[in-house]
Parts: sequence; C-alpha cells; structure tokens
Amino acid sequence: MHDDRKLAVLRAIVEDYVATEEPVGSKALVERHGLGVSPATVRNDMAVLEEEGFITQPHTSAGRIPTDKGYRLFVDRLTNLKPMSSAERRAIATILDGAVDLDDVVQRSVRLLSQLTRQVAVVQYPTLSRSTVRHVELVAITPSRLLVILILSTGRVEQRLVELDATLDDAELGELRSRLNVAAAGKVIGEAATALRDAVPEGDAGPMSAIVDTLVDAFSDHRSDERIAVGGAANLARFGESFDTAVRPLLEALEEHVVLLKLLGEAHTGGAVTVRIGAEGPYQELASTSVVATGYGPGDDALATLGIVGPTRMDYPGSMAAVRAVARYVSRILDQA
Amino acid sequence: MHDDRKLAVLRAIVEDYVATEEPVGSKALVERHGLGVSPATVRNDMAVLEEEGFITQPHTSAGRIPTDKGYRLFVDRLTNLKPMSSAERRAIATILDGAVDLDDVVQRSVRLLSQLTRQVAVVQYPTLSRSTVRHVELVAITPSRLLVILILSTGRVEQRLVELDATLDDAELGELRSRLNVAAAGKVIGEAATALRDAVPEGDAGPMSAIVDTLVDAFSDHRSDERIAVGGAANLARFGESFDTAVRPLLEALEEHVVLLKLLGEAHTGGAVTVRIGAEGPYQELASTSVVATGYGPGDDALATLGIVGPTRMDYPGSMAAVRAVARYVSRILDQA
DNA sequence: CCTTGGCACTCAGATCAGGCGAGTGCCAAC
DNA sequence: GTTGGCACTCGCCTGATCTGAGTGCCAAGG
Repeated sequence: MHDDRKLAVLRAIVEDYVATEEPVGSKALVERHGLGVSPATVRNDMAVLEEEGFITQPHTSAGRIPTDKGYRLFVDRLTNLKPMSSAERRAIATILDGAVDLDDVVQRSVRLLSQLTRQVAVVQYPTLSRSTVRHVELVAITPSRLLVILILSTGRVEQRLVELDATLDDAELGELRSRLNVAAAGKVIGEAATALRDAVPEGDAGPMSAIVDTLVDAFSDHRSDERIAVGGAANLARFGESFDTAVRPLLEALEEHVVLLKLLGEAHTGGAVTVRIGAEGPYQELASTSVVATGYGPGDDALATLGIVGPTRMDYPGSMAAVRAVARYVSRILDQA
Repeated sequence: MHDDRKLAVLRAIVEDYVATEEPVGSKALVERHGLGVSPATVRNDMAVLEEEGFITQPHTSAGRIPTDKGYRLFVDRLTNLKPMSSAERRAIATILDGAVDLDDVVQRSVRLLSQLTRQVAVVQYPTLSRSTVRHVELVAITPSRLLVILILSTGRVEQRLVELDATLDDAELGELRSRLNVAAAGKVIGEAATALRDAVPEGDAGPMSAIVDTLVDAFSDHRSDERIAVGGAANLARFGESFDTAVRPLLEALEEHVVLLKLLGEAHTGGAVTVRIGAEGPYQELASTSVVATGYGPGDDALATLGIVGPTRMDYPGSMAAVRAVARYVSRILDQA
C-alpha cells in the first residue's frame, strides 16, 4: 500500500468532513476527489488509518471522521497555508491602517480575524512587561490631588489618582515631573521601577514617595497584562449542533480571560502559528475546540498573542493563514508607532 | 368576578412560568399559590385573561404562558422591586469600591450585574458629550512628534499623536500647553471646541493649529460614545431552548454595539428603571428578549446607560432591583471622583 | 351572579415497530 | 496490491399508538 495515498485519503477525509460536517464514506470520497482508485481500496486504507487512530466511526454503519490525532497529522504534515486572496490582503491593510490608536488596532484586529475565519477571535493587548516608559505626566486636579499618567512605548496609557498629604505649587510639580522622567523614561518597566525607588530619598514620606509607589504599583499591576479583546462570538451560533459540549464551555472560557490567556499562551514559540487541537493540553471541557494562535509585536518581540478559537472541525489552513496574516500586519503597524 | 383576583392569577402565572419554564395549568396554580379558589374558577379567569391578550396557550392541551402584554402589565402594575439582600448590597459595595479607575469601574459593573441577574449585562461607558475638559497635556516624543492627551471629568483619557512641521523646545511647549488649558479647561467639550478654535490666531498654520484640530477631532470622535462593555454571555447558555430564535440574534446584537446602544438608549427617561419587553420597539429579531436598563452618572445627569438583556421570560423584579442598585452605586462612585 | 365539581375532548410528546439505505468488512478473483 | 461482489450492521426516518395534563363547557350549589 502506498503510504502517501493513505495520507491523501486522510487529507480528503479532513477536507470533506470540515466542509460537509458529516461523516465521509468511501464512495463519496473517490467521487469528490480524483483519487483514481476504487472505493474498496479506500476502505482498506481507512481501516488502517482507523487502526492507527487517525480516524474513527461515530457508529458502525457510518462514514469516518478525523480524530484529534488525525487533525494533528493533517495540520503538521498535510497543510500548505492557503495564501490569502489579494482581496483579503487589501481588506486587512485598509481596515487596520484606519486605526487611530492602540485600542483601535486591537478592536479592529479582533473584528477582522473573526470575519476572516468566521470563528471567535481573541487578541491580547500588548503586555506591559517588555515595554518601556515613554513619559510620566503629573496633573494637579486640586492642590492635593494628583493624576499620575504613565505613557508606555506601546502606546498604552495608564492613569492613577494620588491623594497627597501635602500641597504642591506648579514649580514643585514641574520639578517632581522632571525628576520622575529622568529616572524612568526610556527604561523597561522593571528597571524603571528600581530606578524610581532609588530616586526617592531614604526615609522620604512626601509626595515623591507616594507617587513612586503609585507608579510602581501600576507597573506591577497585571490587570493590563490580562487585557483581552474577544470578538465574533456570534459565530458560535453556527455550531448549533453540540450546544452543551462545545458552545457552553467555550462561552464560559471566553469570560474567563485568565483561561483564554493560558490557552493563547501555549502559542508563544517564535513566529510560527501554533495549533492546539481538542483535548491537547489541559482544559478538558474544551475537548471539542481548537485554538490557532501566534505571537505578535514590533520587531521580533512577541509582546502578545492573537488567535482564534473554534470547533476542532475547522478550516485549519484558512484559519492559520488568516491568523498569520493579521499578526504580521499588526506587527508592522506596531513597528511604525 | 373579582378584578384583583384576575391580576393575582396573572401574577402567579408569570411567577410560575419564570420559575419553571413550563406552561402553567390551573391545577398547579391553585396548589402552589394559596389562591383559595378552585381550579375551575381559575380556569374561568384564565379564559378572560386570554381573551384580553395577557396570556396565551402554546397549544390547545397545554397550560398558559404570559404574552408580552402580560409581562408588561406585570411589570407596570404588579411588581414591587425585590429589595436586595444585605449580602448582595455588601457584595456590590465591596466589589465596586475596589475599582482603581473608570475602566475598572465599568468592567466590574458588567461582571457584577451579570452575576447578580444571571443574564447578559451591558454597560455603556460614560459619554463624552456632556463631560468637561479637565486637562490637556502635551508630551514631546521627538521634537516634531507630539502626544496630545485629553483628560475629561469622567476620568476618561484620550490620546492622539500629532506630527508637526516645525520643532518645539520645552519653553514653547509649556507656553502652548498653558494656552490650551486656559482655553479649554473646565468647559463642556462642545464649548471647549469653539474656545480652542477662537484661541488659534487667524490664518495660523503652525503647531497650535494642528494640535487644536486634533483635539477637536477627538471631541467629535463618537467612537468613545459608542464604547460598551458586555459581560455574562455565558449566561446565554442557560436558555438552551430556543437557540435559533433567541440566542443567535442576541449574540449578533451583542457584537453590534450600535444596536445595543439604541436598545439601551430607549431607557433614558429620568432615574427610573426602564423595561423593554419582547417585540416592543424595533428589532423584530429580538422579539423574544427583554431589556432592563437605566441611566447613571454623577449627580442627576444620566451620562450613560447600563442594563441587562435576557429572555422575555426573566425575573423582572430581581433584575430591575439589581440594575437600579448597581446604577445607584456606580453613580455614587462617579460623584466622588 | 359567581363558584364549583364533573366530564368529555384535545393534542403534544413519549414509545415502539418496521423499512430504508449508506456504509462497512470480508473474500475471492485479477 | 487492487477490485468487484455481497452479506451484514445499525442509525434514522416514518407512521401508529398510547398517555396524561390541561382545557372548555355545563349543570348544580351558594
């Protein structure tokens, strides 16, 4: 038996099943794909594939459907990323180029990804941890209340309100501002934190100390690391079938941003698009969903992750191509900013 | 026939149907509620209620369920807002008091509302349109690139990047900054826009002009008016029943923030909690969902709207109480800020 | 005039049997 | 190694039957 024909059969099964959502039988297979052999031959191949665990029968008198292992093989060895059509490329470019700020880039990316793949899209906001401090700004709201604004290289802006014991005039405020910026500007936030701490005189309990505390707190505040945008939940409606086994757990996971981050996080391996299929990894509740994700960020740094979540029965080549294309384009935009 | 008993029957039907999700028959009714009359009597009442359009039969040999009109009467005349338990009050207080900034307040409110009501919660970010300018800040990133930061009274921060033809030193920057703040600070954004325009010398094409253009653009940018937080979508899983008629259109609406805003917007009538039931209003696709919403904001201004969306068959008294409680508490927090 | 027990009637949903047909596994022939 | 033939399996569709909750109506009682 030709080993590559066996693979061709697997590929055909995956493609048909993804397209039709129905178990695929030997006869339909040879008709739809020009395999050049008889159904009987295909049946033999399928028997072997089943024995090896790549496909399975939902019930005795039905066709075959791919197992997780089958999808895995398909993704790893049989997938040539479907190149995006030029229309799609143009759509990505025009939609993302219209963005006015970081928030908008993320929002648009989510929307775009969900439309391209017709799946649920997830985009993590660029993390603080590797970004640098661009500027610290102080704004007096009243003489004793200060708004501390932190501007990061990624374009993210954090703000905190500080109540002071003392009051400050404009000159003192200006002096404080410049001391803060000298200490922190241009540094990665980890280093900025220590530099700021060092800039506070030993035993100081005045405004400077209070502000630095607030800033350091803002640095280490992982809320921003956990920020995530989700879009295309309406696409869940399309897998009306297994509501309880697939849709419900997924909806729950989408609310749990921590879980989502973990799911996406598995992807963080270089520039490649990562695929998690079915029960791979933890989260058994999500056994019937797959994740296609990749890192993105300016330069070669993967500051954050974006991807899609959908049923294991999904169009992997198309999804992977879309995820890669969007990630590349977003990265390019972040480069310019 | 006693008219108030008829109403009692309607109330009982609504309560039972909401609780059990099943059409309620005359016998079950008298058993569960101490109506003090026989099933036959109730049947007569029900026949009248049906004739008047408050209840209906899904099919001949079934019990009754409330119509939209029935729910409407129930909400308008038969509902005493369920007071929140003291535990619930405390939960609201502790969760919302922990918020660090406006974004966080909104996020927490959504989460809270969805948990209290077990429905999908929607919270609109406070709108720009009525808020005032607290401060304008300029930050030079390079001598010719400026980050313009707009801080509003609601705590919202908008930022824009401006490319200048000229370069500016620190002194010039400071002077510009103070001119901008003199013109805009403390004003409602509409007035701030005209004041800023007036502050630009006739025919000026320099930095001041470019910055003012950017600011005015940020004012009129309605993106921020349309910002919305959605939470608790997982609760949709609970109405597994009518997936296509109820869940799908709702999921789609949740993505369309414009639609959501319109839905919530109908609520803007003073401090009261507004209820839209089923096919009331436009959006026929949402015929089987109801909206419970109310305005909120500092003082008596309703800057924005928050509420929940769920099946017409929902616990109105509970939902209304929760919406009102959260809105009040959020308003109080905005008062302090 | 309202209420109540009685009673015949209706009809959705559950249960079951029979038949259909897609798909399989196996085998003998090429 | 491939192919046609063939008996077999079994999920699902269809139609028939049964059950029971719930109704509408009526005649009797307060």
